[in-house]
Amino acid sequence: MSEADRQRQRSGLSAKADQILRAATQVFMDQGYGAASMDTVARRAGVSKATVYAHFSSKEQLFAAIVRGECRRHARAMAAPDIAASGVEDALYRIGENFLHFILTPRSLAIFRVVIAESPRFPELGRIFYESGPAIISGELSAHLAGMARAGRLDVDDPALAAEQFFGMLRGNLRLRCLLGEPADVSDAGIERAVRAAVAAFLRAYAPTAP
Amino acid sequence: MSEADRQRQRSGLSAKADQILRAATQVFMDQGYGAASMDTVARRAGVSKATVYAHFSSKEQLFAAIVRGECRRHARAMAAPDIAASGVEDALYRIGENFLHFILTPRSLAIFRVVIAESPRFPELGRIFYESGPAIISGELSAHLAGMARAGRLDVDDPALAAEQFFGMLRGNLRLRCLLGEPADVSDAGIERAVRAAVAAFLRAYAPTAP
DNA sequence: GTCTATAAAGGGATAGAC
DNA sequence: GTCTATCCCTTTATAGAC
Repeated sequence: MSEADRQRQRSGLSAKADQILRAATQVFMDQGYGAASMDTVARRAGVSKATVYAHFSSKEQLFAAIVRGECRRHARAMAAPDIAASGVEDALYRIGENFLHFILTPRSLAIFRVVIAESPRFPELGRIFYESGPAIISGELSAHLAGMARAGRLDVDDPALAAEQFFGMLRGNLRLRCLLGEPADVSDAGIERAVRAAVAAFLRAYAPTAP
Repeated sequence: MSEADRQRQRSGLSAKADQILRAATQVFMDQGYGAASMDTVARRAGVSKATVYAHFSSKEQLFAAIVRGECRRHARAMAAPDIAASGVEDALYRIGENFLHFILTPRSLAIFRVVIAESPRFPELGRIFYESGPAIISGELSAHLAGMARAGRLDVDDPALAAEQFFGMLRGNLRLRCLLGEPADVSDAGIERAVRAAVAAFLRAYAPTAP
């Protein structure tokens, strides 16, 4: 049994439903909810439209399944790298690099775009997205910062806010430029540079003052 | 002649075209490009669909006119507050408050959402948006930071990057939460708190080291 | 479950009268 | 310039055969 099969079973989908879902994900990410048609999805999946409707009762339901699937990916990718034994700077560096690499992926950008676009009409999906991505990662860093503060290795009195500041500094306008098609340096070197700068600024801002 | 008339003439639109454009702006911001129909625009503007097409040759052209108009608003709103004679902290504080208040406006959020959503299909509009908003404000702060660095009042060696970090810290997840319909404190007090925290962190990060 | 064929509705765009 | 009425196409969704 292949890894793909195991993953499919975990999500409780038949092979056909999974095949449709994969194709639909491509189409919706590529064209957006409004421009994507069920005809295109069916063609891309190599089945008829009736078969699509046999597995997903409507375009809205299909879209919801897609977003939920991508959110599970997010939640897995956001699982914190192992930083327990690391120093403060090293931990921030690894978290930052992980974060930037992930959010600047074409796939991440695509799901971000479509969730932002449709969240007024699908409020539940906006919530799911936030909870399975930004909330997790901010919460984890927040907890980590709190621990460091207790250990006297950082001078942070509002860990949740400091965590958001850190990720905000990391992002800068990078993700926005990618979303808008503006030139942006998202090479490994460019990302590393942004991470170094953010970590350095964060540490200067929150390093403990000498006693 | 009213202020609205003068503004209209400046943009080179007839009264009718302006009336249509206003209604269309509401509709497109409210429903997004795909879900908005020319029928709805016409009804909302109180004219027939043929009249809409007499002024805007297609739905795409109408959308482009809307985005361009909103971008002009952005460019005006982003005109830096007068901070020439201010101290560093006070200047950052005023810039930050201005920025957060503006980007968290329902209108700003709506145009942001629709531009992000449609920028793959309207690349030019993505560029216009970026140039008339984020690029202007980041550029202005960058220049300001460079001046402060030259004057020895800040220790910044990459002003453009520092400017993006500042705005990133300000934003945190606030705009994202608003876009996704998650609860967020966007009251004056909430914004003031975010601004204070960002300014304080930024100054700790970039205050000149004692000589 | 899967296909072909089609129903039913809506939307972009235009013709022609005024 | 503006309106009414309409064309024409696409899209969602389903009926019925296998």
